[in-house]
Amino acid sequence: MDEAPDKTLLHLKVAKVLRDKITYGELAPGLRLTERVLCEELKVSRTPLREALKTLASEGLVELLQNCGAMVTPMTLTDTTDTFKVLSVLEGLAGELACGQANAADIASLRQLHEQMREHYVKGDREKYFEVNQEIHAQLFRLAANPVLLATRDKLNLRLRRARYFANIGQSRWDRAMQEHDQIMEALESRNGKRLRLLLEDHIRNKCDVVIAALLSSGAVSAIGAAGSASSTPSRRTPRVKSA
Amino acid sequence: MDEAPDKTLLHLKVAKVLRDKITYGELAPGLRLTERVLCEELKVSRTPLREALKTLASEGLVELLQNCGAMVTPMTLTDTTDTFKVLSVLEGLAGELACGQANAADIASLRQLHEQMREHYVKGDREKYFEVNQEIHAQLFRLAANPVLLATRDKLNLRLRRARYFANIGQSRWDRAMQEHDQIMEALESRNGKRLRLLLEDHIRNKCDVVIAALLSSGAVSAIGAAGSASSTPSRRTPRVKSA
DNA sequence: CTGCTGAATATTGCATGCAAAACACAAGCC
DNA sequence: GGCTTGTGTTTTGCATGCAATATTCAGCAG
Repeated sequence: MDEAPDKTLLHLKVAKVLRDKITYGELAPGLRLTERVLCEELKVSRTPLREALKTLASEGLVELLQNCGAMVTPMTLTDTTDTFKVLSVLEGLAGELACGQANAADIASLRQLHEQMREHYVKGDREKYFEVNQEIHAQLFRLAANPVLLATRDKLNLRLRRARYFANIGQSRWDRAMQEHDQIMEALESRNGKRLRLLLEDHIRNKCDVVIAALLSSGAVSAIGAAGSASSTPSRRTPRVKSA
Repeated sequence: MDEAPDKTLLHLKVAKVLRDKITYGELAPGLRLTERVLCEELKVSRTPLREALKTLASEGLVELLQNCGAMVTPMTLTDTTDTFKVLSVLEGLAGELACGQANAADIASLRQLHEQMREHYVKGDREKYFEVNQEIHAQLFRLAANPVLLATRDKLNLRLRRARYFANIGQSRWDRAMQEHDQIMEALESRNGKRLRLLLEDHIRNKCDVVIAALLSSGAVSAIGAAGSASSTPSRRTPRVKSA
């Protein structure tokens, strides 16, 4: 009897699908999106698709042009570094707040995750390491107990997912990242908020450098107009943005 | 012939109107919004109104409930302080970046604004002071030359506009704020990024305290369910948020 | 009198239709 | 030959219609 016929709102599902497609490069940066095509591809009407596009636009994954439809936001170096800069101070704030808010159990739980991550590191399991790593950072933000901070971070992280997907970490950086995480845990356990903040800011800054280097070497980032490489969209001439 | 018949998109106009109505209290915090009523009031169809509501939701001014319409986000103390905390680190980052990016002319221009603000302060012109003050902070963010940072700040500021509107500054705080701005200018002119960052963070933190105090004394903030005080919306029983 | 059940109402979510604006291409003018 | 201009087509923006869901309120049992 319980055949829960997909309760989730349609425009949310559409948004999720498009988000993933953009993150994983199925919809190339700079590609122009036409409602009609996407409607046929996703088998939905224009109304929910439109709402989904608005959502993605507010997340910075697509850009809406007046009367000209949408475009997948190009992945530029400056945008990536800019985003990381903001993220780093958010991460720092989260750490400082978490230091003041967390109780012993919270910290112990985080330490557990940390050791778990170290095991994956020793074994060389990049995927699991990455997963637990993300979890640790997420937990830190949760401990900060500041919904606004969390929401802000989530939004920025959405924009960085694409860049992170292209950038696979190298071994030397990996060693260093693990060391940094050791220091981070120590600072948290000794309740040194100021130090934790600085450590986290540096940690994110370093991550930024790594991602940027990876993007550069992979050649995945090329300013604008990298359209036409994917999907069935005809990708006509690059639209001119009217100055008026 | 040039009777420019309002080129702006309808849903943007609607969003602006609703934003202002919420900011200035015409739509009370916690009030439930029904599409039908707003449509009739604003003389627009449901489609653009719907899009406008989505925009406002992404800005945090309204909350969308599954199949239950929208609600003006209540103005809580915790939400305000949370937002200010995030804003303070953003200001700090903006200051630090501006220190590195600005040229002499930029700083001179800012100094000019600063002196202008001081005049308003001496004369006791709160309104003009506030205006120039806002301008200075905005300029600082512009000098930081980080669009992501700017966008993030704008979004947070939108949420705080309401609280700021209710909170009118007192004289003693005013004196101190002016002193802080003196120090801020000095740090910028001496290109002391680290110091500027700390100064700005403190400055915003202090502003937060003032706003919170004002909110408390004015009684404008009362957790949730302050509906029925304005507008023609019938404001029926407070909607129950389904836990599922 | 209080709490619960159930039908009627109202409101949201989605699909579709229509007009206006933008785009693409081709013909004409300088 | 290059540029402008006119026209046909596409695409967006908005209005409306219909089905599904939530809400409201009356009736009923305890």
